[in-house]
Amino acid sequence: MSPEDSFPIQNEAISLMQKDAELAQLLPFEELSQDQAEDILSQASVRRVPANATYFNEGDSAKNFYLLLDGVLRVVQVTEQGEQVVILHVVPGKMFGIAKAFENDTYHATARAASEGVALSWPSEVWDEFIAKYPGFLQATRSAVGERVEEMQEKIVEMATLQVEQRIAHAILRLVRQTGKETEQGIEIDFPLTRQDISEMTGTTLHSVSRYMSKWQKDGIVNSGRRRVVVCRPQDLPV
Amino acid sequence: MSPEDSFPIQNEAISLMQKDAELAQLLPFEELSQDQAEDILSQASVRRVPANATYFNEGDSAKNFYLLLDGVLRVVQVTEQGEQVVILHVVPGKMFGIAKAFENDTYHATARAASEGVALSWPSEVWDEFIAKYPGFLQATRSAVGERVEEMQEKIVEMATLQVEQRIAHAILRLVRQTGKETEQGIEIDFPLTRQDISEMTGTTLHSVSRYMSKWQKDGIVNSGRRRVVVCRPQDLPV
DNA sequence: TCTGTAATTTGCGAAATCGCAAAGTACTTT
DNA sequence: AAAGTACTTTGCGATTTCGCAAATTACAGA
Repeated sequence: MSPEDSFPIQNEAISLMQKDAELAQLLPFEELSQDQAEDILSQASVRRVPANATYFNEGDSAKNFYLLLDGVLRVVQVTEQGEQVVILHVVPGKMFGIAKAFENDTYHATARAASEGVALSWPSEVWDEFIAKYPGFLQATRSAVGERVEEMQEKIVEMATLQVEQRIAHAILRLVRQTGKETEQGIEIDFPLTRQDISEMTGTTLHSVSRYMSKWQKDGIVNSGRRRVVVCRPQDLPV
Repeated sequence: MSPEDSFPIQNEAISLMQKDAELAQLLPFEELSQDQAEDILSQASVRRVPANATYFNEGDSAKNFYLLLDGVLRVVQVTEQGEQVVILHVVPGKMFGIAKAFENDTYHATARAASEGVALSWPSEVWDEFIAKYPGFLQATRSAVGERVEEMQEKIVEMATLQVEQRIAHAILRLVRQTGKETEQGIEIDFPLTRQDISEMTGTTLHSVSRYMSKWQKDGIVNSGRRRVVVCRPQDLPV
């Protein structure tokens, strides 16, 4: 984290959180008193990251853990050959960079902003303090880990059993569930997403993604454009 | 768990643990006093599971968590089409069935014995008690979760970027690392393992596994037989 | 408006992998 | 010893998917 893009918590973050009552529900702070919430927030910094920049990189010392307030980010790994693989996406209200929950002292993947993002961050040293002081925090970290394991498990099963077309469909449907916004034409995935991005989520090539999406476009199942995916008839995507 | 194959901890388990000093190092009990270890052990049951039987099934109420003492087990998921997918293997010294660490009240995968196994089990209710009383326990659970996430992440990257031949090689090498025993011919994977099993680990067919392993056999890289895999020259397996 | 860049589409041949079928082999049970 | 079962091997055609190339389109910046 470079010093110039991280600040002690200010009105900005508090207003961001108050702005969205629904978001506040998702925070690990839900079962806390006003005082406790203020204690936790007082130790947080706000971090704003432009699209395609990283919150941290694989191998970095795990100095902080984060809570995403706005934007979407990808957790990615890069192979020795330089191929990117998207492990999962993080949406607002979710914690990330929680190396402490894995007894790690470095991050084991890179967190890259898919769209401009805002996150709260805490120094990893307060992790154990929060666990000890706030029972809801332990529970929140467990849930975060559990969701993550669940999602990775699903992904392994999909990659092991489905063909490319179905894997692409599943990946799109997952993003629809996680970030979908209603529009007149259908449900739109709420951040810029290229064919290449989708191929990195599904272990295929951008060409194959394009071929299948063109077919779905013809069939009126999706309505996608440059860096944009709208799903009109989710139920008609293949299994 | 059926009542007839689970017993309060007896000399059997204690002797099993004392028998193998190395194993004792791996236990989450390492930093405990004799008294504390006895407290923990006194609440455990011993469970013996024959090869191909399950410790628990996906969807079961998560009544217990486990520590594997002997044998190897597979964590598997079954698709709607009945295809088995092996998520990972558990070897002696590792905890499993730790739904509590994910804030789940049911198991989200099936644990099936690859070879006859012995495990300690505790009722899930004591999880939080152990966490509170024994700091080393929290650390051990974090490490267990961290290793698991790490392994799943690796698997996702492999499935996304490698061809079938390389995926098979990686799967075999991982088992060699986890369970390999030195023999005169090379390193043997220490439990019965069929071509079908390997295909369920790598998202391919038993036929493809057989074809590649036959090739490696011809090249003297492996020496495998019925339900048996010995790797002679691990460094010559493809990437 | 023009120009350059990034993203997408599409065609076509090559390669990888599967699916089916059949035969061979090792182990178990009777 | 014989029979049965589970596991493995192998061949071959069908299918999926890739890789490369080229053309097209959308958007951003000058």
